[in-house]
Amino acid sequence: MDIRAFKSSLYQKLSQVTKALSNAHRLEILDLLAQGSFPVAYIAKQINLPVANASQHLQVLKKSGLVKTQREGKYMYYELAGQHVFDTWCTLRKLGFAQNEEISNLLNDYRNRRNDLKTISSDEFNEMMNRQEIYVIDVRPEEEYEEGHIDDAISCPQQELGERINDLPKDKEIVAYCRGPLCLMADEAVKYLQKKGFEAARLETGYADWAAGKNPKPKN
Amino acid sequence: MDIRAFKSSLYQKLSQVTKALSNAHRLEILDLLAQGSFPVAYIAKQINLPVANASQHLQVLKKSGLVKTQREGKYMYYELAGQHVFDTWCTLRKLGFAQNEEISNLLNDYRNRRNDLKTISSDEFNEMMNRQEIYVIDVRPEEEYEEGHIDDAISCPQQELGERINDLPKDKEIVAYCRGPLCLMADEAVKYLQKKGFEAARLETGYADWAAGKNPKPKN
DNA sequence: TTTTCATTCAATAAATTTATTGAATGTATT
DNA sequence: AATACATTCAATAAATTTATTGAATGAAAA
Repeated sequence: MDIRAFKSSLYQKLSQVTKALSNAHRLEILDLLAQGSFPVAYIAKQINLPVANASQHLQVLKKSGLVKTQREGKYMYYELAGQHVFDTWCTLRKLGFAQNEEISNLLNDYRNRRNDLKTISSDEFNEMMNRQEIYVIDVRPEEEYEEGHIDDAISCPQQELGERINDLPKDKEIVAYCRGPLCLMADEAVKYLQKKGFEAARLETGYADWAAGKNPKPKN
Repeated sequence: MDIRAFKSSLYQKLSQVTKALSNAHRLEILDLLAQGSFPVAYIAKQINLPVANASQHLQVLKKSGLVKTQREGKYMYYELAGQHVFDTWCTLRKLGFAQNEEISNLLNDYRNRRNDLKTISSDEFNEMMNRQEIYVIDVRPEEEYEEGHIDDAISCPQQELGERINDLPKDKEIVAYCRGPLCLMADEAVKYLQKKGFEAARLETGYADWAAGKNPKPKN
């Protein structure tokens, strides 16, 4: 094989990985798997895709080595292949935000058009946590809370917020968090809580980023 | 617009960037543009593609904001849109190496099948440079050398090594470098020099990485 | 002004990716 | 053993991406 053909084959192989990252649904899957390990049906439901279709996308991700699987009974759990996959996803997410102003604009518009949602940075959050000034709620679906959550946070899925509203304190600021920067559940929750007269704010960072900072060495 | 549709559109926008990264030729173009700013015809020649085809790929990269252009007379110069694009490319390259063992294996096979090519790390290199123990040659095409090169390196394109061999010292170790980890020009050069009785080694890192380390703040 | 050259555009064919559907497989439960 | 359920497979249609070709554009040189 001549050098030119050899070089081409190297880039070809590299592109097998980038191709796996080139689909919107698959990016959304990766973003979801940053929350933990889930069966196909759950993933399909969350990203709003027929199960067969989701399964195919998951297999593309698996073939490229970005996710791995673990069978438990009749369920097949998919998870990120490692910390480096999450890191890559973060890099791409950041790149996307930088390149495509539309993305940041869409998000900002969305957030500002609603009430001015107070946002709390990680640092502020940690301090407030230490001083026990805040009541932290995890507004993601319970399945994700169970996969891992911020210490001392209470599970309070956005969907069920109405039913649980009586459990929440009126004398403490409530801080809600969700999956991450592309997730709007915390925004919706804060908006709702504010309307109901609670003092509420959104944690700037989502669970995935919090966990990545918290656990410098991944388990796998 | 409901939340679901809004979320989908966010990932859709993100995937516009990752789609631009999902083609082998475009990855090769980015890797080349990490060396500097070049006109379409040069890029096309280096990656062995018809000019019209290269132009189209370049436009895809431009539309996604990964590269930018500058016209000079009848030439259109393409360059990376910024340091962050190079950083992303490095991340993806690293991911590719990690995910796809084949890539590292192919490269290692290629290098080992030839003579054992001595490789020098960046740190060793800097020390040897300070002590003036080595003669550094840049074996990339001259156009790339002119776009920027390691201090004190002499341009000595791999293609022309045969003609220039009498200019090279026999009493000093010769260290060759090229574009980066996916480039084989330094390997070829070292192999050739060793055959001709020179003491030669390959710099582990290529120009792009050296420049990235050297210039913490990019110009643009 | 005409010619030359680099690049882009436009149209089409070829190749690849994605979505859809229903059947097949594998595991647990009855 | 039969049934239920989660997932995967397989086939096909639809959509998108890529390659190819030759013409069009834009800038410099003759």
